[in-house]
Amino acid sequence: MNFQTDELDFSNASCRAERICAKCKIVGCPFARRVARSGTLAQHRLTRGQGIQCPDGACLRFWIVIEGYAATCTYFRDGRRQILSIDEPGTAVCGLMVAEDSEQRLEALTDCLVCEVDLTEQALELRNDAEFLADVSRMLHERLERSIVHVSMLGRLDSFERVTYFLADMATRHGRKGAPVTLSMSREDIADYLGLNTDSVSRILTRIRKAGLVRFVSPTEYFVPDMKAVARRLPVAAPTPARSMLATGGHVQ
Amino acid sequence: MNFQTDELDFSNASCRAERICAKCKIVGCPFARRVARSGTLAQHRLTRGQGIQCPDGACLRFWIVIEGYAATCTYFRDGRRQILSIDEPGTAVCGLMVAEDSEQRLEALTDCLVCEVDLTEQALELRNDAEFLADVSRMLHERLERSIVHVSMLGRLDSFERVTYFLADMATRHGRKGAPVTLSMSREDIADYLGLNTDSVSRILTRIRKAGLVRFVSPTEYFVPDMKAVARRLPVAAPTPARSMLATGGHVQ
DNA sequence: CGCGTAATTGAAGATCTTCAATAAGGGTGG
DNA sequence: CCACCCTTATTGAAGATCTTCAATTACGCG
Repeated sequence: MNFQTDELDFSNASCRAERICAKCKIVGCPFARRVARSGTLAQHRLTRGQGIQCPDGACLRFWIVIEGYAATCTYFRDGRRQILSIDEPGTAVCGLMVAEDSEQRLEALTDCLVCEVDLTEQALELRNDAEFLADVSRMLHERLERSIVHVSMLGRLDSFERVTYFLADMATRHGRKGAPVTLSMSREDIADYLGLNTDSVSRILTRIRKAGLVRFVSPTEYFVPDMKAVARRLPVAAPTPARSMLATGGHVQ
Repeated sequence: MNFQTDELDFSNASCRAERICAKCKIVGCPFARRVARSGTLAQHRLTRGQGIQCPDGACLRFWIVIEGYAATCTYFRDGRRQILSIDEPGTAVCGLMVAEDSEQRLEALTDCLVCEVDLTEQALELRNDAEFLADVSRMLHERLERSIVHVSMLGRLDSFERVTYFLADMATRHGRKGAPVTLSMSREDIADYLGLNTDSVSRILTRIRKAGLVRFVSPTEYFVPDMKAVARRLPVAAPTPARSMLATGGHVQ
């Protein structure tokens, strides 16, 4: 009855050390072994704004962000854009996730390097591969949890709360003691992530700054002097650190 | 290269016939076999508004809606509610999904009957069970896809579009030829799903009715005379039918 | 029939967006 | 190094959208 979270985790930590891909050197990449055997692997260098997407039809494809920041997003017919996730280095994106009829893609928020792993050829045998399926489950579960928080934010937080939560979230996920948090995305990207528009984001950032919740060094760098003060402004629990899919610590090159 | 979607599907359809639980008789329940072996199983009868949630700490628990309509929702400290999914009979909800610090639960939109499967005791061995992991992956993937659409709706559709999409979605998922679509939820539930408030939902329903997009027989029953006309009002693809996790067709009492 | 809940509707107010004007950087070429 | 241009960010004012509040109506159930 008294299981630790680790024990319930579907991953098998003891195997991680082996999982180093000859191509990208990410430690703990769940695809490394399969790629070595027979999966197709490609690397994309994307410049800011560039995107990649799955071809039509079913495919079993994954993208791993190696350098830079990327985002998954949907486009509507009339050009409206919604960013679904912000993906930092070490994040694996499941191509399966993409519904067949939606305009959905992985887009570079900054120049970035992305590994593409295509396991379509191995799809049948992977259905019996518990280790692989455990990795996929964990990936999907992590994404689902984040997506659920996103839904709650968009549905029930006002614009001030959304931007405040966003800044706190980025600080928690990407901040380092002593150094300012770097926003690797434009105001438009922030707006498209938060369901607002550029002008509103800008206006709210000034309000947050004037309220003393955040101190900006430049338009893309800031400190959060008092995270508890930020938490008091939010009706939800403060954001928790990302439990990244892959061990980014061992990232080489 | 030319795989059908079915082949990429992680499930193993040929096993389904066996999967009938002695308790609830749902055909194709992926948990039936494990429950028979050693999992804990409970059934909950929930009256409208009642909810169940995971106890504190890690657990591997699933809920399957047998009768009635349920919803997963989050509550904020100040009482705001956001409905994350609307779950019809045959839907499996993953207890894992619940983040530890959020007030999140499964709530009855109508009186309903819910199976609870607790596999915490089997967690360690299930990490090596490919069939189980494939089922979980499929569940998570389906939920993630729906959640992604939800994010896009809340972020980038205005209130008229949201309600219109919602009505079309419910018609596509639960409608039957010739019969009116039944909304098994209150205006407040709809509002909490769409990130609006009760009054707005009501006002917009009147606008949609006056625009001739929907014909109401009662406040909770309606026809969609022309789905294409509805689709023309939306900047996104019309909703697609649910690919339900479990075969609800064979459902006996 | 009467009561309580849920739904509808109008008017006023708050919030967010749109539009337009201005400011701030960042790079390039002289 | 500086002037110039282009992109991005900021800000104000007006307008649209959504919410709040209050009043009214409809519906279900005893």
